[in-house]
Amino acid sequence: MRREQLLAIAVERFAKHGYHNTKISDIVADAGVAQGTFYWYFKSKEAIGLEIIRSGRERLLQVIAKGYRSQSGSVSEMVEGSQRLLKDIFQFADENRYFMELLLTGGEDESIRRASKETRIDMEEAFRRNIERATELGMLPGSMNLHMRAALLVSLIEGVIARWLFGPIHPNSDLARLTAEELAAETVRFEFFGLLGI
Amino acid sequence: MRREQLLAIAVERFAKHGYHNTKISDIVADAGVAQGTFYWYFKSKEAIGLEIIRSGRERLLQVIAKGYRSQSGSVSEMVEGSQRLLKDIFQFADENRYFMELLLTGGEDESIRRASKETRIDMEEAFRRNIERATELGMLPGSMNLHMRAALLVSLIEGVIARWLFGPIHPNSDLARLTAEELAAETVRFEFFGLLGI
Amino acid sequence: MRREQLLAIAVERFAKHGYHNTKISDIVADAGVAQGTFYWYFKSKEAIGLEIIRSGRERLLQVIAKGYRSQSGSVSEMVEGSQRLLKDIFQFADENRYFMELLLTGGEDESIRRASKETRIDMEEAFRRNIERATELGMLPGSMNLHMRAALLVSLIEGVIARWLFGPIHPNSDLARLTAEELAAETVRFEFFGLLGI
Amino acid sequence: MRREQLLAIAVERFAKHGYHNTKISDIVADAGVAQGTFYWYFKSKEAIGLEIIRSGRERLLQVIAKGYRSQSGSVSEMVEGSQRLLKDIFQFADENRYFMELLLTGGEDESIRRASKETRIDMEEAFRRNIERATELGMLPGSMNLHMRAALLVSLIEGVIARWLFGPIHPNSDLARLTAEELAAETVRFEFFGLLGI
DNA sequence: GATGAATGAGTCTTCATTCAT
DNA sequence: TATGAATGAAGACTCATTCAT
Repeated sequence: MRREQLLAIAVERFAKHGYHNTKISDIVADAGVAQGTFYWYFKSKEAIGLEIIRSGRERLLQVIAKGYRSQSGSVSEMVEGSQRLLKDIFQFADENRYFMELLLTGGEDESIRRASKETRIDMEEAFRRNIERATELGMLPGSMNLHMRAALLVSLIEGVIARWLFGPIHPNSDLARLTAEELAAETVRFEFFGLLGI
Repeated sequence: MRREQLLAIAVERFAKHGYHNTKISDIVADAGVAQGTFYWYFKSKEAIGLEIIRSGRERLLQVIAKGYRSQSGSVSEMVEGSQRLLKDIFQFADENRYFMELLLTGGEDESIRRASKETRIDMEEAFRRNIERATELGMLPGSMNLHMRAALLVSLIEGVIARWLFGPIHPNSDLARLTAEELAAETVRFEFFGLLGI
Repeated sequence: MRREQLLAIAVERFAKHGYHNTKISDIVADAGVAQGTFYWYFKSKEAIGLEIIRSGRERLLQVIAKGYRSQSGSVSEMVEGSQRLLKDIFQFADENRYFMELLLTGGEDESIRRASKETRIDMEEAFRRNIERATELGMLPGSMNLHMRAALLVSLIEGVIARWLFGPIHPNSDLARLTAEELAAETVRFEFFGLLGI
Repeated sequence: MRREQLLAIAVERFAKHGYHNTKISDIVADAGVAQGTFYWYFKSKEAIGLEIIRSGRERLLQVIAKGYRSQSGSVSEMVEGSQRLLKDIFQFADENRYFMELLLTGGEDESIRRASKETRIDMEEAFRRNIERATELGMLPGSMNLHMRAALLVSLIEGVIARWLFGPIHPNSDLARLTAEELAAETVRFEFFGLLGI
């Protein structure tokens, strides 16, 4: 309970103000407990940071795992499947925006930077396998290299999430007002057909 | 001279170790000057950070400005034009990798965070105008909203640069070994045709 | 306790060596605590300076308030009353010599300078009201302006305290050896009758 | 020329902002010369401070010396003489207000503090001799001790100057608007006759 | 006489962490 | 479990002074 409370406060502050700009004294003040109490639940500031990444990573990878392609299908089935997966990811990001912000923009502390990086590599790897499977099933052309495709796709996803949830975003843009579902639709369209697509 | 030297050392350290993990004493030690010398050239640590962003922003926007679409043309001309622009941007990123890293992943200090954000918004805006022009000229379909397109495109560019120059990147990926030109070709292909494209 | 200890050490050092010549490290070394401990009790060096003035001011004004003239009386009663008041003030000054020195000669920091000034204005104002009352009661002639009288009187008091407790004083003078009572007697004589007086 | 300019700027800044709050860089900036130039004219910051006190002291003591009592006379002659002397001192103070402020309230640096103190002791000693002479000539009663009288008199003078030229002063007071002559008249009246006097 | 870049010791302040209660 | 006083290493910034030109 208390532990979860501290975690929640910490992610939010880390995301909003950055790791170094967040003092343990801020966290405990928000939680209404004494400074020492923090150290009953966490070994150190670094530890709480890693804990945040670790627990978020697990949940994020679970969401992605659920969307894995297993069987062949038509193009429209593939598009639908992708759209469902992206919607789930965007929903997860929305519900865990502070974790997501930390994951995508954080990493002031070396070990947290590393943990974030690993999580993002895992995510990219999951998408690579997904694309690989689809290519093997003949649903995607084999002309582009897999890593490149995965990198481009994850760039798209990460960039869209970042702009959707915590900028940078052009003031006139209505991107931030889209639902997860709408965002997924637009993203998937671009993913499969590019700027020239339908 | 001295000033440029300090700037160069600072960007590199800010990018490699982060803003907060970089001490003024590190910078001056690298430069072989006394601590006070730093303050002869810069008002504060924050000031040198902002200066780095400011000067990089100018040069980056210049590169983008050069690639502006002005006249109508065939699809392949458009693709070629985009490829040239991306290549220029990637080359700039390669030659200014520390600035780029700071721009894309940095921002521990509030004011630097803000300055980075503004620069990235400017970049997105530049691309939006470019897409807008191409749409008006009938070179791109008008079915997707402009801001969304620009966001997706810049996500692609930023994500690719980040993976190309400073990870996160899958260990088996050969992305990091591509030239700016090759990277531009792959990216442009995805940009216009998506995963299903040629 | 700790707080009071730090305050006591600080006043003494501020008075003896000046505000700027007193380092926080001096204060904590005297108190036998770590540097950080100082900042547990006080926000900053300036804050402890203001606190010293603030608390001394309250006590000083209380002493003066006690000596307020309320009823009419003979000249000798008035002289006696004045003498009692001055004795109290001198005793207070003696017991709070470091505060007094800071009040009368200190003020290197702008905000402390201002706080000291205000306290001294308050003191002068208190005396002005006292003289005003005595004039209304017909105990003092109305020929001299009130502010001038108060200024002269407080000049006398401040100057005498400064010389009595912390010089400048002529080496042959025995002023420093007088008791608060004797000093009050001499001062009051001058106050009422001047150099030509009895 | 340049030397005098630097001295004038230094005195003003020392008086207005305090010794420690005045940086050499402030002084040279005001004078429009380079930092190094200062050190061509003065050995150090302390040196210019001492120089200021030294030169002011000489001129101040000269003014006082001119007012020395030499011959016997009536009470009104004595009052007139005193008034002339005070007027001269007040005029000097007015023309040298920054020096005066430094002399009366300054002294953050140990050696400057000492030099100021000595000057003020000299001033007091001069007045003591003056009173002593008047007492010997039978112009003043012998009932009060000399040092005390001198201390009280100089307290009056210093306090009045301080309030006249640079506060602390009650906002409603018109003391600051008096001329040197008027101020001398009021002060002398109090000096000789006290609050009860004519 | 004058410049201004360079120096570096000195100081305030911060903040993660510890520990007796 | 919880407290909060205490710690002390670390780091940004200041500024009088020097010196080559």
